[in-house]
Amino acid sequence: MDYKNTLNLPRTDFPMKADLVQREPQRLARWEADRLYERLQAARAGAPRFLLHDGPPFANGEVHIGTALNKILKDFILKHKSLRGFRVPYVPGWDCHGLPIEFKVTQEMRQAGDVSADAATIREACAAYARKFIDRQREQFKRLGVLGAWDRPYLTLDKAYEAQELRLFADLVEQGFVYRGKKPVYWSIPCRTALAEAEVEYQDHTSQSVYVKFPVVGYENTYLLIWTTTPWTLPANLAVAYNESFSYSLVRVNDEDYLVSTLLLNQVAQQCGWVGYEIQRSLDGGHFQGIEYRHPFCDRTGRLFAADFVDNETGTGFVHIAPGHGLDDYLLGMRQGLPIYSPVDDDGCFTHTADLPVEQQMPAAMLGKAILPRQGRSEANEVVIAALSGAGRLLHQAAYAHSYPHCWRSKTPVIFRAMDQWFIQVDHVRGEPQAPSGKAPAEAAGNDASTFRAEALREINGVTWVPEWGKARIEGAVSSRPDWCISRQRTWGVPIPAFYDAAGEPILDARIVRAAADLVGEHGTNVWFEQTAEALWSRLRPADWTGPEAVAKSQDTLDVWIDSGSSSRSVLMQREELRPDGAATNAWQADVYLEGSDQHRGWFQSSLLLSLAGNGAAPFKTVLTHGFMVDADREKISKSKQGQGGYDKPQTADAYVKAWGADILRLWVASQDYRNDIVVSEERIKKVAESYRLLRNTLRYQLSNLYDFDPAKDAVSDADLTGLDRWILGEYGRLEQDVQGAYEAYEFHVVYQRLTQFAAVELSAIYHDLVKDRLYTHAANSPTRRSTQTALHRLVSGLCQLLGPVLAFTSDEAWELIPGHAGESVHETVWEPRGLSLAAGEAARWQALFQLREQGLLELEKARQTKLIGKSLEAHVALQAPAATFDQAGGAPAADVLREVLNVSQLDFAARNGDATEPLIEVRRAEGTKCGRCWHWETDVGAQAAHPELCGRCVSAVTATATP
RNA sequence: GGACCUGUAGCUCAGUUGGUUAGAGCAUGCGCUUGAUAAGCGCAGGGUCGCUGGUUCAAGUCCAGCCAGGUCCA
Repeated sequence: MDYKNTLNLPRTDFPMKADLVQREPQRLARWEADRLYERLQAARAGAPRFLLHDGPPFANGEVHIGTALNKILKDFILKHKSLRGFRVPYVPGWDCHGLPIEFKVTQEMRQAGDVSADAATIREACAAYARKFIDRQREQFKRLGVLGAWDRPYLTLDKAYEAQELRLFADLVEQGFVYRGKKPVYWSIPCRTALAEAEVEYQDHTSQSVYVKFPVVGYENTYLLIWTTTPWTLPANLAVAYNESFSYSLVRVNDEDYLVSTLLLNQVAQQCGWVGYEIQRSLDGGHFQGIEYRHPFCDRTGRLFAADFVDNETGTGFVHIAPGHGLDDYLLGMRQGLPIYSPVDDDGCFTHTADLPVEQQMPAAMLGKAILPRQGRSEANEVVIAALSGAGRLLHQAAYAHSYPHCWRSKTPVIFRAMDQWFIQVDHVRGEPQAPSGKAPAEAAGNDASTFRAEALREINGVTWVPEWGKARIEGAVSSRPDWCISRQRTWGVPIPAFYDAAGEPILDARIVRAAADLVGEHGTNVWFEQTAEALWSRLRPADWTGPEAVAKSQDTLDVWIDSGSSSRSVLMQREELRPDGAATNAWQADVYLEGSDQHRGWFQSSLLLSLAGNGAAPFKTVLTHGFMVDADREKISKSKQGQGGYDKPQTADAYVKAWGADILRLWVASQDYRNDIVVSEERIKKVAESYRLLRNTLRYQLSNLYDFDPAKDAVSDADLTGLDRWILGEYGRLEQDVQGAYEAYEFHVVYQRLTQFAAVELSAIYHDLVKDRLYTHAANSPTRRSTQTALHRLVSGLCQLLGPVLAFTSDEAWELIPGHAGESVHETVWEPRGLSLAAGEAARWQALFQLREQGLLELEKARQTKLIGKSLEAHVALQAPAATFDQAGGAPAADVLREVLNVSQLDFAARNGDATEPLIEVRRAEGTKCGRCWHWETDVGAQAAHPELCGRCVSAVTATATP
């Protein structure tokens, strides 16, 4: 007779094959149809709020795998906090303005033959372009399983957003943070625009380097030697810097005396091909104070100044200073009261300016010469070098290869050029009047505790930075940042609502900005571009205005970092659902910001500065950062490598989702310590997919043994659980503590390690393997089986919740198949502890039992290798333990537990005589016959005539379950 | 070029204030099972802890330099 159908064999609708790519979208559709996110928000209406504020990705292109990593990490936090009972609103955002979109759009328009589009038209096209990609990205983000207010995201192009951004800007204007100044900025000649630092990339470039002789006034035949890689900046030279701490030498070469840093002398001599020079004398930095020199080809003199930035690595120890063409130069120029002289026009050609008398400026022959190299030749460099050479001031010239900033769009070398821009003064002292236009802030304010910079540094201390070194990163960014150049000569952005009077003087007034904000709130920022200056001025001019009348409007837009950096004002303080529960000060702050570590200098900084200046506090309590995606060779994923066939697939989130499914991708994100680099490789994901199968099978095993279990009726109390069930629940209790701790610490890789190892070892290799016998062969309603089912029910429920934040789809799929959980999503549940805390004695007993098991398994393995047995049930184990172990394990009654735990048919357990410390284990073939039902070897098989193939235990089980 | 970060078995991670033969899971190999079966169990192999010096009775763990990679900045 076949007794197989008298067994309680597992059955479940939870398939072994996940088929994530096919089935995840179905679940997603259901979440959406059920309005899961909204339902969850409503259900937690009264719960304490946990707020993670989304950093807006740029609305351009497909979602990159790195962007997916960021969103998934955020979702881990959101889902976990929700599981802990918080109200967790999530409003995703997009950064919509900026050059990449404008560039793309104008390029497309040009290709379509449209070259005459006005600003408003271009902007409409940019907005449409951004919205198109927002829709694409939204679908891709949702597909990852990220739950949020996807139908009501925040967009930096929304007029409500822009209006709040301008109101924040008005606050800064009102407090005197904003000034118009002339300052060197990166300038792209082909694009005719100033560039943000982020828009500059360093590339190899060959410059013309020159050693130039500057005659020292009052010393015949004596020259300072300077070295520069940008000869075209020499017409703007107004000073020379030296380092006070260096030692200098006066060197005679061919009847001329040169001043050079002593440490660089050899290098210079070699470069300039000096043979047989003589050191006349040594000088220290102090000798140069007040010394003057003649400009090599302009009719003026300059002075020497000490400066720390002069280094002893390259050059001559003297640095040519052009305050209009370099940041260090600019700062030195400001300190010494030099003009910020930049004799270059918007096209990158030499010109005279009003800063110096014409006769002191460059020879007329130089005017109009272009700096931008064409076929490797820069007219401006050539004309300068020719002038130097003609005047006998050129000592040496050589090509010099180095890394040089380039415009990221035109890929041409950028120049540093002083021009009028709007700035936010970082060293501003609150309450002091607005810095007058055209004047830069007083220098050396950096050490003053009353400055905004100092305030920001203090605020940084009040924020939790994870990892800790993030704090040093942002401190470095804030303490070293120059004033924030916030104006851009671009079209696709939020306009700076400034005007100019008839004299060309700027008008920037908080009241006007606020009025503009109201106008923008109503019509969007296009209104600024559509209406004439006259119309705007009449509309925005304050009623009691006594200042000059405007004749022109500003054409500048705000730096896009102002856009995204304003989100604390435009989103956190505006959105109804983000509002905090209490009325505490700063209750609008987000609990967490989480972005890549490059954002210390980017969004974290811009958000901090703007929020602190405008709202009085940092917008975040905790800032988490993650590393970057690298490929299997631990090198960063690059687009050029993609182009050269370096990767099989495009590095988009979608490519990975389509190949593996979102849950594999999510598990892969969880598997690695995101604070370091994240390795993206086929191999890695395959390993993660293996782990996924392990976890899935773990859940499947548990579900499949609960098909006849009703927790309301069949659950067993803690005290009545069998020892083995109590043991696994004890282990599980430790697991849930560890996992919850790891979630709280945002250490998802610990969550992953702990859960996979628990599933592999405690469950699959031990517990699940051992309880099969009782689950399958004991009577369906027997206390042992119900006890184990109780444990399984607790385990599978707990595991689904612990896995929920990571395996968003799979845990939900399993959850609804758990008896008693139908109709709800795991994501709307609140986690509760389900483990047991075993008393010390009980825990120690199990430790002893498992120690004996380990040793027993070794002996069984030996027996298997000698072909004495095949499966363990063919064995009889005679086990003698040292007396102490014997007692610890529970004495003779432990034999039954040990038999089960070793999964053998028969086991004798006795104390070993003497003072031996090791157990004595003997394995032999089990006595009796194999029972046709439970496969145990028993001596009572056939004792019951009605069931000749069965052991006694199975006869009772069969009789008990004889009902159809 | 500068600042910061990272570098432990094929992969992902642990390695407490420096202290016995460096651990885990996965993967691999070899067995067992065939009542979780495109599953499950057992056993085994696998690491000069990036490299080189130094401090120490003792270093993956402390110090210095170097190499490789990353982020930011020039």
